[in-house]
Amino acid sequence: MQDFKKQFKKGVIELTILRLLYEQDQYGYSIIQQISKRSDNYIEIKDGTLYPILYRLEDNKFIENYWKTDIGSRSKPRKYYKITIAGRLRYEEMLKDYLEINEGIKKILKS
Amino acid sequence: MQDFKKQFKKGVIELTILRLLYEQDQYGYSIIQQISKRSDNYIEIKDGTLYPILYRLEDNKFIENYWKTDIGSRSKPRKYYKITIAGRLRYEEMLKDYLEINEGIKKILKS
DNA sequence: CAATATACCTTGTAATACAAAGTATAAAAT
DNA sequence: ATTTTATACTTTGTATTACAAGGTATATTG
Repeated sequence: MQDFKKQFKKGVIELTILRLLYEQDQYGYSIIQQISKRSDNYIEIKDGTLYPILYRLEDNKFIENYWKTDIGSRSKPRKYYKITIAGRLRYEEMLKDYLEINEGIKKILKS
Repeated sequence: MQDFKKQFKKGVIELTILRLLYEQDQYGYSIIQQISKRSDNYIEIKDGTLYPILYRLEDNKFIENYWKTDIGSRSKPRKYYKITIAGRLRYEEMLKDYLEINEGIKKILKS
């Protein structure tokens, strides 16, 4: 209760994840940082929120993963995610619905 | 699954209800119609969704109800809802958070 | 070497829109 | 007149989702 943002985020986090992966492959932790950064800290998500979404998207074949050790100092590999064709379609569909709801709200809030 | 709109609506329905009651007292069924109409049918809500929200808002003292029989032909009274001072504050707070999330999403989706 | 950040994972919980049922009256259609 | 549809309100159960709160392990910084 009182945490409106938590409710307003429902659905949109998946949308933003797909969007970021649409642009380029990324590992989980990076997605969290990107969402903060690109939204000017208006949207923050927890790792306990992100990973289950990634697994769900993977189960539904919207994304797929591969381990990659980045060149440079660090030795530990990171789990990268890549969006699939189906994932791109999913993103387009979600975006359409999001924009519609958004448009509807805007109309109600102004007058 | 596949029903994105249902998720995107989370939280915003309460926001729109408070907004409509902010403008003027209304009975439940009227709110459903107003939301459809003012959003150009982009947002539709079910009666089974609306009423529980109204009861919740009432429990939290954000709105209050009174029965009123409208002048004219119909005899059956309708249950009108009125926003309270606390409800107005609630609306302002929710709106602020909604706009922030919205701004964040916008930033992520463009680039 | 201690503390913090990075990176990933899991279980349980609270919140919410809706489906699907119900009751009852008013208006419209046949 | 009678059937159908719309109005108006109510309730129970369900699916989804973000997060809290715990965990493991490595890398970096003070």
